[in-house]
Amino acid sequence: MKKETRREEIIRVAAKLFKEKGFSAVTMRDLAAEMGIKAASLYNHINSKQDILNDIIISLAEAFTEGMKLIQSSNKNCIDKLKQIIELHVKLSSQNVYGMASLNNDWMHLDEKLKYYQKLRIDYEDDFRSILKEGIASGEIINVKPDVMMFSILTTLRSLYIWIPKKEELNLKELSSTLSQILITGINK
Amino acid sequence: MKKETRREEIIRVAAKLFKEKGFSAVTMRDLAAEMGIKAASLYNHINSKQDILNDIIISLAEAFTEGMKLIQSSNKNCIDKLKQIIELHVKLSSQNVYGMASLNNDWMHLDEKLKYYQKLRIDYEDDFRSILKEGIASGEIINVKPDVMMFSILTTLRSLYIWIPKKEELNLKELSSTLSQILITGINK
DNA sequence: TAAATAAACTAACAATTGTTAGTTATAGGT
DNA sequence: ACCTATAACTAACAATTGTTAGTTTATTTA
Repeated sequence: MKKETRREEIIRVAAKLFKEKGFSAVTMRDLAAEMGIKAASLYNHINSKQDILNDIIISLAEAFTEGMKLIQSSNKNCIDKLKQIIELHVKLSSQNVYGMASLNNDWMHLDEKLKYYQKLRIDYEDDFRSILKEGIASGEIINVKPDVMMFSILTTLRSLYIWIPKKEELNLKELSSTLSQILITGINK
Repeated sequence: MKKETRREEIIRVAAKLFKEKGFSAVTMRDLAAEMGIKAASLYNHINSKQDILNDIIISLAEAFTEGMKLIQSSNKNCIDKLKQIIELHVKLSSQNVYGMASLNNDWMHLDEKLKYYQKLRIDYEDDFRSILKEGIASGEIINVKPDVMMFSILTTLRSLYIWIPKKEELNLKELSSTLSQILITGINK
């Protein structure tokens, strides 16, 4: 892996602060202090505070979209697709715990990228719902409102970032399969 | 029901704004504008912005604590206790959609009340975990890590506020039972 | 109607915000 | 040793922040 640029380092540290206090409560002086420099120096590397948020959120949202497209095009059955979605969330959340906090809590502070983000999210949820509906149609999944099922599963997965860092000794494979058991067995007929 | 005081009205409107943009991003001028008055006038009714947040969060947190204590002292079996917890979350979340957003996202901006809030939350989670462990011991519930189960159920319930307002025609009884089916049947042996 | 209370107002404050301009120090390649 | 690019610095800005002081208006009570 290539070395992290200064810009990437700033964005990484910013995401950490954003997770703790939220985008709006973190000042450029906070961020600079955490980097050991002065606030003005940040602007040698980034264009604006807003840009940092855009970068954090959009790159993650695109990673989720990409993952979903891959899962969708796989010829697995519905339950296996759900398991893959769970793995996707566990993987991306554990790789970027801090970014996930911004994605969940600070997306409304996007500006130019807001519309684009919202489209990605809606498309993701549509794809998710489609998988559930297929599963209901084929009899793999119990026939309860797909919206409620999606909500239940997706909010659990979206909140993984809160919880992953608390389990230091966490085995990600094991977490995925435990989650699959809990989330899916309740769905599986 | 007695008429809402001006103070209560301010807090209700504040919670709505806090849900949309988060505590830190909402200014007292925003809040005043939403109330149709000037920012300074707010201070005839409230002591500080901080106080508003304290009020919103602590009253809700105490309602959850109270609910949990009631459930705990009931002599129901474990599955029934879980169903009651689900009903508690559906009830409080639907009664106070906006407050739930602050509870979830802005608790870290509490000041004097922060420690107290954290104690309430930890106690609540401990009680929740105890119920699951009882259920495992008595064979009502599958024997997987209670922490993961609790996380999965609790994050779903804690996120209800995001989702409830989207379903206008929502029947709360029906939602509770659908959620029970989804969340519990996966746990029930 | 007079007095008292509640709730709004204007004006201003000190602190903090994101950001810019202009300058200096550091380090690597020639 | 010199040059160049990188990355830090100081100083300052205009705007916005929560909040206070003092005053006026509106409503209720006696």
